[in-house]
Amino acid sequence: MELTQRQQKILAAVIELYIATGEPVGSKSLCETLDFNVSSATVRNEMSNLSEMGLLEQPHTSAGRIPTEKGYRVYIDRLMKRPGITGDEKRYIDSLILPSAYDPEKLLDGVAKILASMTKFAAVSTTPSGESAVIRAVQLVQTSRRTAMVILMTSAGTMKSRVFHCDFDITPEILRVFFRMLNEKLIGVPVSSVTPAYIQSLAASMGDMAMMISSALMAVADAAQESMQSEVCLNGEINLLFYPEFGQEEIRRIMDFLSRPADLCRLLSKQKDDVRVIIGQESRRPELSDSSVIVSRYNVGGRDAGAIAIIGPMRMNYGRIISSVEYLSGSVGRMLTELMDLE
Amino acid sequence: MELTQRQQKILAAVIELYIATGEPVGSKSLCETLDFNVSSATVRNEMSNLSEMGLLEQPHTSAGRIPTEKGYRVYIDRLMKRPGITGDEKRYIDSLILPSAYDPEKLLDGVAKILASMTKFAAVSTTPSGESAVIRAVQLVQTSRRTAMVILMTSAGTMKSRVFHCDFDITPEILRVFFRMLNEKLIGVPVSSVTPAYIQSLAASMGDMAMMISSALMAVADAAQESMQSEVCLNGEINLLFYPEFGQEEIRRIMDFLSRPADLCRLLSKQKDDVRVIIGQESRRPELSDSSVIVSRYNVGGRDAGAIAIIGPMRMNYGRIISSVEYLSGSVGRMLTELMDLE
DNA sequence: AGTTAGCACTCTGACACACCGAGTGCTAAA
DNA sequence: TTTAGCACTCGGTGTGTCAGAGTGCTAACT
Repeated sequence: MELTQRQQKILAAVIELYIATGEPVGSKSLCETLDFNVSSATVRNEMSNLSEMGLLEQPHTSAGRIPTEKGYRVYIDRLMKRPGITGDEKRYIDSLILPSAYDPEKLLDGVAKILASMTKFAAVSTTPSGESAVIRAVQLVQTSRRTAMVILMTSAGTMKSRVFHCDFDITPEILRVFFRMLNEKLIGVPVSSVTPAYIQSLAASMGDMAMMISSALMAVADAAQESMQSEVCLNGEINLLFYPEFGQEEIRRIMDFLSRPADLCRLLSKQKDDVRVIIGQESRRPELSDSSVIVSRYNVGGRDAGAIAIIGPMRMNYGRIISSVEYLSGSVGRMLTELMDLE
Repeated sequence: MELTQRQQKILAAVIELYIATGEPVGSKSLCETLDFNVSSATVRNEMSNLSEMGLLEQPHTSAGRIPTEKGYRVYIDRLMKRPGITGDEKRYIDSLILPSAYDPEKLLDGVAKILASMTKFAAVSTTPSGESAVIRAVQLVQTSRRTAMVILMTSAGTMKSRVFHCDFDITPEILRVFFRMLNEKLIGVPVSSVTPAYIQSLAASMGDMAMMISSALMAVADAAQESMQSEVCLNGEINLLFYPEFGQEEIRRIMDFLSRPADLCRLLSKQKDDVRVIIGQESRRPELSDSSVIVSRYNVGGRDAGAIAIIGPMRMNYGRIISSVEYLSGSVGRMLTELMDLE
């Protein structure tokens, strides 16, 4: 697809004006914003050409033009200028993240909050997947006469706990034995291999001890399973209620989609690039056919770990939002790497 | 306010018909549902009386009647029949709660989910306040060469953790010393008294050890503060989008209110009774002037601990919902009591 | 005195209709 | 190739009409 210099300028101007006002852009009003002097008729001809190329469309015959998905795509890929994020903004963002930088889940939840309040869209983040993590430590704490808590720490920096119940009174000695046993058998083991089957075989290898410790082992398996799943943090869904382009019906569909962590996670995990924009139907999700998603994967210790994203109407200031998402993505990665001492 | 037998029946019938259909109730259609034979004119007269008493109102002059807040109040307090929850329902609910009954936060979050899906309204729950809890155990786990995690367990059954960083390499011996010290000084101490000031004085009493351990102590203080706050779990906000009585504007106001945990928590903590219905303006919250809240406090170990609630349009099936909330509230209390071994 | 039938009145919501204005596409001239 | 001019299209708004549902009131009835 060939676009003359002028066509590029006009396409960009239409999109930027439409993003700013939300109204279909007519030839006359566009003329005034252009930095070269042509008549509205000329602009009309060019707009007509752009329509034929599928970059612009008209909501109805005698209305101004609005960008198509393809139009946005061209704009984002080739025409848009991306304002870098300022030092002040960076400092502001950092000051907001820092307080929650002591735990992966809290951190990602905080990031989603910040992103939502900065962009006024809905924000999503996923915690690092613990799939490839190994068990770093197992702790035991007695919580009552016959119950105790097992705490599992992984190399992904997560900590999961489970309470388990015994049929006998737990003494410090028993707990010590349990502790030694669990640590001996489990430290360094990948969480992904701590399956019920694995626990079975472990129990079998313990002889008569197995009976006593079985509930603790089950608790460990449970915690290990949980530590593998990446958590999805959602924030700022309310923001979407304020965009007139979303009617009752769209809002419901989007909200419904957002409330399904599995689908959300799938959408974000498919992405490979550093920061990607998914416009409308490109997501192949009917619920998002009126929305755009800006997603960025982040790395921890040099490896792909999770994603942060925003979801909003197609009509958004892509340049600004992309910069924010990109910067936050980098920050998250750095902070998590530091938190886990992997640098 | 005196209500004749017939007025009571008519008021109840109007409210029940309105709840069922959502349409203002006219005299003629009401006549057909009444179990005694009177003409529509008679019903009209009685409805007129009920309007004068402020129990019914008309959206406009020539429309049917809808209940006022006062009308709902009278209905709920004196006229409504409350269907008990069936054994099947109980079993169903229990089977859903059980899987998350190992941790207070998970449990309450699960309860909110269940309540939202059962009632199709927005559901809120608060975790037990840890204000009066004492420290039950402190654990330390090394997470990297110079960082470790402190885990605080309280008598309220919660577990909070913080990572802290030292300026020196952490050895198992140092960790052991820290561990003995922290447990010696902190077990049995109320979390509410673990303030920065308290930590200061504790550090002072430790002499030259204080320097080394100070970051660990700060982490403990942090975790203690966090364990005091009760978490607010929110679920099913999306459900509210499906009630035609909520327009864009109302939805926004309600969602905005729901997104402020502090306000939400305040609303729920003011309640004293077992289960209470707050109709519209009774909440003294403009955001909720079109909604009803059904809230029930729950007890743990015989003491008031937290609340669960639903928020929906005024037009709801109060009897059914109250029963559900009441049952869940009891279940939560029982499970938490058991979880914390306080029975 | 309470109840009922009848009737005039009120108000909403749906529909049709006309009109305005913004914007277009086309044509012919520059 | 660009521009001015013009006829045309279409959505949105405002007005008028009409049917339907429901009321309040009055007078008759039990």
